Amino acid sequence: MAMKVKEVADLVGISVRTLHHYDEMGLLTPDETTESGYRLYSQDNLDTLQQILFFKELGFPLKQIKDIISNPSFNRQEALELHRQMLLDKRRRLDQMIDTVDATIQHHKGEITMTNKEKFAGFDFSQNPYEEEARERWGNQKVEQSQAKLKNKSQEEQTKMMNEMNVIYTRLAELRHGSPASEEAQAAIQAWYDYLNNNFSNYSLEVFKNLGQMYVDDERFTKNIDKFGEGLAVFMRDAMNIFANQQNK
Amino acid sequence: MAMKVKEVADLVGISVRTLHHYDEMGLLTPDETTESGYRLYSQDNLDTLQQILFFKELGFPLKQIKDIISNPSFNRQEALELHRQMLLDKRRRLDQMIDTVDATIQHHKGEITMTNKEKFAGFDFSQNPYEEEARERWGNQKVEQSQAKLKNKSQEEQTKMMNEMNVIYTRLAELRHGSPASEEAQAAIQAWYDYLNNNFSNYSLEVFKNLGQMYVDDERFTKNIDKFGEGLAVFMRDAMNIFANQQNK
DNA sequence: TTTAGATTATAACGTAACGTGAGAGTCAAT
DNA sequence: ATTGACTCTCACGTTACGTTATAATCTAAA
Repeated sequence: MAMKVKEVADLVGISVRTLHHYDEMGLLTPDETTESGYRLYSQDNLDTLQQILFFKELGFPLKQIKDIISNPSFNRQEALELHRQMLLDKRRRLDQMIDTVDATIQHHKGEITMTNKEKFAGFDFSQNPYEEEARERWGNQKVEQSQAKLKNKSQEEQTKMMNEMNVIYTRLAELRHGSPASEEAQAAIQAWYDYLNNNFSNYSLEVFKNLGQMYVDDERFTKNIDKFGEGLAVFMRDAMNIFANQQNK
Repeated sequence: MAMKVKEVADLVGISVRTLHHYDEMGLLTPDETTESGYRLYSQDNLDTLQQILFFKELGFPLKQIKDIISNPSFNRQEALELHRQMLLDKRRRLDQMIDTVDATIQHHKGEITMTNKEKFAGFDFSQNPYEEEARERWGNQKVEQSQAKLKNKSQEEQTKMMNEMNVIYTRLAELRHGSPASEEAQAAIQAWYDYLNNNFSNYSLEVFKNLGQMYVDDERFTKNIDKFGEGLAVFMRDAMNIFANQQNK
């Protein structure tokens, strides 16, 4: 059932170069390769490709797609439902554009009047109109949202989580005078990443990196984190940064 | 009623840079500029911009859009109708994609089976799915089509056209030992361009250039043209090439 | 009337997602 | 054994802007 590049390309209607490109950038690496170096795509690879193409159709940049689908908490079913939503959205916009064309045709014949604003209804050239919808699900969730989620948990769960958190913070505080790139530090940061994804289930690598920066930029974070040790926030940001970049390769 | 860049940008939802870019490449040059160099867009400019955005939405490359709308025979009304067609087409494809998502969701739940081909129904990543439809209208019409059009005309019209044609060919033959870039040659080629657009009403600059190349590549042309003077085909190709490039700037 | 803030200009380098060869190795069929 | 269709890896080209950087212009408030 393993397929070679051109077979896949022909099946889905993209170019061989595109598959090469996706492989290069680590977005879609074939499960197997022959000993002569030929790429062999599995059924699973095909399913992933389908997901990628849905995201692409909706205008997501490849990098972001990679982040989303490589996130440990990524859920295919959930993604498909959202794709559905967004495609319906897109159709609504398309309908609007069709209305705009119709109106413009009439306007052109002098049958109706039209404001300039109306002439551009339906167009949407923000780089990605669905970004916001997607953000809510996969990206950039901010402090408030995470805290809100925290509040939804039972008291019992909360203390359990706080304990886990404290363990990781303490471990990181011990290491904070060493290098943030060291194996121990990276292992601890890995634990931190897993912890976040397990409990909030929404952290892509990109968001994780931003989060690290926030630890330094946002006083509320810095203060709380540095309770475990002076300079921990900065150390964590650096370690998280390194971690995210490592994983990205 | 003249608007400055940011006003236009905000109105239609694109960036200022985009307008700059369109100006740079000659796709949309503002009707006026203040003495300090500020761009001032007229109502007409806005309408053109709307057309441009329709083409863009449908995936046309900017260069081609430029060719299409700068063609002397370009007809706004006709373009709008075609836009409508293509947007409806696009919606059909979108509906198909929505079906595909729905099916995939069910498939994922194990409720139905699905072939790989079905999983990619509705996607269309050919650089421009509407190219063909548009070609028929504005681009790349080939010899046969032009000749077919010729046959649709009355006998009277045909002889009239042949006469015009002969005048231009004869003039060009006189000039063919000089430079194809000379003022006289370019004036004659201009006449040729106008002649074609008046009688066949479908020659963009790009097509015009290709047509010139065809005069040399296709024996049927070369022979007929060179009846007016040895080497005329090559001379015309060069002159047409220069003409198209001049106009493009 | 100066002065800050918003907007404009040009210039020029950066980026994303491939396209397009070039040169060389693989593979199945004649 | 040879062709023709694929495959691989560079590596540079392209499109449609994004993104500074630097300098002028304009507008309203102090």
